[in-house]
Amino acid sequence: MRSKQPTIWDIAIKLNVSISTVSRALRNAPDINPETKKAVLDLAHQLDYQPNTIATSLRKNKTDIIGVMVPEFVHAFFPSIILGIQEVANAAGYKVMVMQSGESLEIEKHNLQAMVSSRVDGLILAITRETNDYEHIISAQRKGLPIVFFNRVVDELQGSKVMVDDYKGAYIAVQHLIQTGCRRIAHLAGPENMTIGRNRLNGYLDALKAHQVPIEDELIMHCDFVDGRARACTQRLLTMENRPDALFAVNDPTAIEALICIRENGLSIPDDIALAGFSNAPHGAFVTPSLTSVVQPIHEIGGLAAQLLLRQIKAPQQFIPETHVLDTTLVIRQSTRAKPE
Amino acid sequence: MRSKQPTIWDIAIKLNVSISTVSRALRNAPDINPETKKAVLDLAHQLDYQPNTIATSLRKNKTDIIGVMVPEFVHAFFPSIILGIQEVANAAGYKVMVMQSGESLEIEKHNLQAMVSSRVDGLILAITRETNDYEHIISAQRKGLPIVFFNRVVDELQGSKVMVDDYKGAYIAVQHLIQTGCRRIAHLAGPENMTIGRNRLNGYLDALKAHQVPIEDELIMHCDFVDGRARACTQRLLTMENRPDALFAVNDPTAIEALICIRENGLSIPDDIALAGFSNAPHGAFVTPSLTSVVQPIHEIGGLAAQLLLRQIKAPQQFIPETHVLDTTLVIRQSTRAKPE
DNA sequence: GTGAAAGCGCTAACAA
DNA sequence: TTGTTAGCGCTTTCAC
Repeated sequence: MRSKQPTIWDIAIKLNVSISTVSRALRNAPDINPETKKAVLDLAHQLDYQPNTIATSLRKNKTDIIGVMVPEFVHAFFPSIILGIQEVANAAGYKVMVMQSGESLEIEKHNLQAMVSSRVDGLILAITRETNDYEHIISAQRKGLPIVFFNRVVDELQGSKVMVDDYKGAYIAVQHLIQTGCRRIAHLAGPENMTIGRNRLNGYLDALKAHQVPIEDELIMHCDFVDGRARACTQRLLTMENRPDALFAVNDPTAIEALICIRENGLSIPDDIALAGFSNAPHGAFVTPSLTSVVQPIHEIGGLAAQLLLRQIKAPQQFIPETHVLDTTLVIRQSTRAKPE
Repeated sequence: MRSKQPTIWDIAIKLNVSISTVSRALRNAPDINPETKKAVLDLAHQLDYQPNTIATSLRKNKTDIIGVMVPEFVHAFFPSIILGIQEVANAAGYKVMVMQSGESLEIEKHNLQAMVSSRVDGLILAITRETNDYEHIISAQRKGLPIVFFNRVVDELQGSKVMVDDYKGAYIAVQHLIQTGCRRIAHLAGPENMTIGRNRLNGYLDALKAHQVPIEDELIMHCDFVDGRARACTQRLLTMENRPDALFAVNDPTAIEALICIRENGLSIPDDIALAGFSNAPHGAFVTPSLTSVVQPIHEIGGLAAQLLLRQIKAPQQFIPETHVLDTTLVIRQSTRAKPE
């Protein structure tokens, strides 16, 4: 903002005191005459004085801002997490600066630079699906930027991580499909370089193995969180000569794409094809048929990530990376068949 | 970020030049020896130097950040708009700082203070449903903060505004309901202190009048964007002795609440009750039955708001507030009846 | 083409 | 209890 706003200097002049006195009054330091203080605060109020946090940040070498970067926030998943982050951060006196990478590595790099340049005190990050080179992230960490990773987590990076039990979630979802009579279960999978994609795939595979359902490679389709790809993959699955009788999708947006495709093909869910997702969103309850999905504690993820980050910011020297794995549960709705008695 | 990062000083020392030379090289000023410049840039790269934008902002009295505050971003509407804002802002070299007020006036005030203190260069704002006192906003404007309002717009505030043709949208939606045979059309309305609520209500009323459909006050329910209220209102409408045969909802989240309530009551849409919304979101296409809704150019809203703001930031003295009203159209889906031939 | 120096608004020794 | 002063990292005159 370009215009001239009142500074402590203006207050000092009018009150015939020094700027340090004003500064003390404003930050209610202990060693100040109550009357002086009152005069300062009154005048500050009257002038509608707002401290220039730019100056404070420069001086104190901290901004009290934590950055958050997510791939997108059009779906409800990341916004819900950000909500959790904001609650914890604001309560601790921090502001939150949100950016989205749009699933683009280039934008991620650019935004990260901006965050570093803005000297955010810490960052909570879910990387893009494209991110396979981590130099920009490691470089920021080398500069001393504390980073907590969540959701999209990767072994190559060090730091605190918040994730959910993807393996178990996938396992119970697929097990449920098997127990309700499905035998050819396809998987609309996520990126294999990410833990999230690998673990969900492994849960899927192990559930099949444990129940002696044969694994068929052509039933595993990598959609990788790319918009539209799930639809194409589903279409391909539906036109196979021996089409699958169930789909397990790596997340809910993927599942909803599949759902639409199945409907368009005039097939019925769950009778022709059962469908289960992995809950990124509350919207699964509203589609028809409503979506059976693995539920994760969305709000908690954000809050926990913020807590870990704040701890690291406040005591960087005694920081030890922590990985938290939150529990997942299955919510059974209409898109999967009823269990036989 | 607390740790010590390289500064122009470090570069200057190593190269045995002055900091002004380094500064010039870094901003590629014209009057500098190409060799000096190259040396500086090389070293900067090697040290992984990132300029401290805090210092630059303080010095230049501008941050190149524009703030965005919205009531919430769990529904897709505001995130989509933010996307449009970011595109335009980033292309112009601005960063975007997003905050949400959570529909709370208190948080709105607090966040606005934070934005002012952070000296954002401008603000794009959709006020909360609670905001009926505008002093905090006017005060920020008095300080010279350019603000563009959108979606939730109010007569009492001056400044550029981006809105859609709410009146027309409501009118054509209700007209469609009438033309498809509905006669008792209820309205799940928005807050009356906002243009958005008033205009949609007026469109509803005028469409009824124009088609000689009697207006019944008890069919107008004020849900005011409060979560859960649409559900309660719908329940009340459904249990009226002479229940309505159509609902026009002020926005899609409201419509979806109504849809769920109607389904729970075992009534069929659109046969028992037709339903139309006002599109805040693309999700209307996925619910069953899919939602007839007034569509607004979401992406354009954000882009336009950003353009207006940037123009005002860059030439504040010759700024004249502009109000833009974007067009709306009706998308007919399954939640309303077919037109008679 | 380069350097010296002032200053953006604030905090925090240190002195008085 | 208050004032003086240095300085956070950078840009920008003004000299040279």
